[in-house]
Amino acid sequence: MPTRILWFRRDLRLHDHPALAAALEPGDGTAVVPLFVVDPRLVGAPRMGAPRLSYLCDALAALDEGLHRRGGRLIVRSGDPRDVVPAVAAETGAAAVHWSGEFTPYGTDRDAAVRAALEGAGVEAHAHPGVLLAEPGSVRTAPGDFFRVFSPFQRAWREVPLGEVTPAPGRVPVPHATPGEPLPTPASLGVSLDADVIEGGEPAARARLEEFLRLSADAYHERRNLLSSDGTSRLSADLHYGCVSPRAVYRRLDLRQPGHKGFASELVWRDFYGHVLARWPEVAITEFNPALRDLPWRGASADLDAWCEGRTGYPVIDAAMRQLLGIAWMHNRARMLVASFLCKDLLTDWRLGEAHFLRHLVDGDAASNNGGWQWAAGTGTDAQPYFRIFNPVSQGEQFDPDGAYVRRWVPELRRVPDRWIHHPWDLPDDVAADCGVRIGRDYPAPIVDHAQARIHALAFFKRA
DNA sequence: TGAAATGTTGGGGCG
DNA sequence: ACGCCCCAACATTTC
Repeated sequence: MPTRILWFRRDLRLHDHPALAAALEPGDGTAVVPLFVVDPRLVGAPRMGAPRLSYLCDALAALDEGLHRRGGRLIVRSGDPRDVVPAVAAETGAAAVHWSGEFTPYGTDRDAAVRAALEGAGVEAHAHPGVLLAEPGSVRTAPGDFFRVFSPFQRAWREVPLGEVTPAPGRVPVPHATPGEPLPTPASLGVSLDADVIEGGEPAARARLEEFLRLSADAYHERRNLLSSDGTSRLSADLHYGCVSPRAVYRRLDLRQPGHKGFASELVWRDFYGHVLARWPEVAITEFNPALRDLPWRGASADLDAWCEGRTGYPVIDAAMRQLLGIAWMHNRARMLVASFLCKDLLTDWRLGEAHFLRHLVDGDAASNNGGWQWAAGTGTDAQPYFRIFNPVSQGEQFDPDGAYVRRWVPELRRVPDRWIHHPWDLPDDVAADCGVRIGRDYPAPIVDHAQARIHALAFFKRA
């Protein structure tokens, strides 16, 4: 009986899984070893955080349960995949290892090394699509390079065939008792969770997709920017860990509906930044735009600490940063606002914000996170121009008009009337006394004056 | 997926 | 009736 390994990584699902389907070909006679490798270099990385590990543990448990119902189980091993994957192949006599292609710098290097080790031992290695809608490299300009601008990328993206969604396999038979470790838990991985993180795993992800389609997708284009409403999909972590396939999401959309179309466009952004990181892996470390590589960004500072902890004195910024710590997720509009504030108002290195996000977000994704930060900093592909600077007061008034978002996450401002909720420093003394907010005592004074900061930022970038 | 500064227009108040 | 001013509303330019 031929044996193959399905090496799970960021594709922790059973449905619409091209690599799994390929490993199970041609059908009944094939046994598959479903393997997950707990890689200490990823788990222990400074940019890894408890929220993502919590989601990962949920997802592995759910995957194991799904496999169990299909006659198999998930084999968990700890160690460097370069050693572990070939070792499991040797133990099980596997003829081939299948996985879903990865495109981050670390993942690309790791996969090349694993492939070399396997092939050196006479084991086939096969990478399959499934992490993105369009594989990196499948969307190109007429001359054949990758796109640097989103709109033409999206136009060309539409021409790439997606294929149809495939069902989960009925059975995934494991060949024989393959030794594995217990499923990891946050505790076993050495982290403790402070945030209230969503439940991870394929069933939870699929339930969230259904809820989004039922409740929010139709009005997505109108409500996705409202900070306090459930207008977004909340599928970011599910997509990051592959608990739902992007294709299975995309195929459920009715692109004639403006809401669905708007959401589809966000999935294309995800593909865009995947392409960018695959083509220019250096963006993970340095600015995409070479002309902006030597800006004198500020490093660690008391201002950075205030930003991280949500006490900048700007209500919408503080609400967003506290939302991040509270539920390990932040509204996308809020991400843009706080990123603009860190880069433009505080002139702080975008890499510090990027790292903070990766550590605290349940959906922290190397490609999308980096793309978003370089966009905000104005250093990336298709980035916003340096003079585009968000005003935290007017953005707050625009996207949190009744202050519900601020009041949810900055409870000390709960009693501030709508009129001042986004600029409480203007509270008249008598009103301030009424609602129990004395600036500098109950809520911080703004750490910078936005109008001044804006002028500084313009000068900062103009010099470059 | 900006915001502020500057320019233009047109209605209304008023002498 | 007319000219003048003010200014809100909108458009354009600039960063």
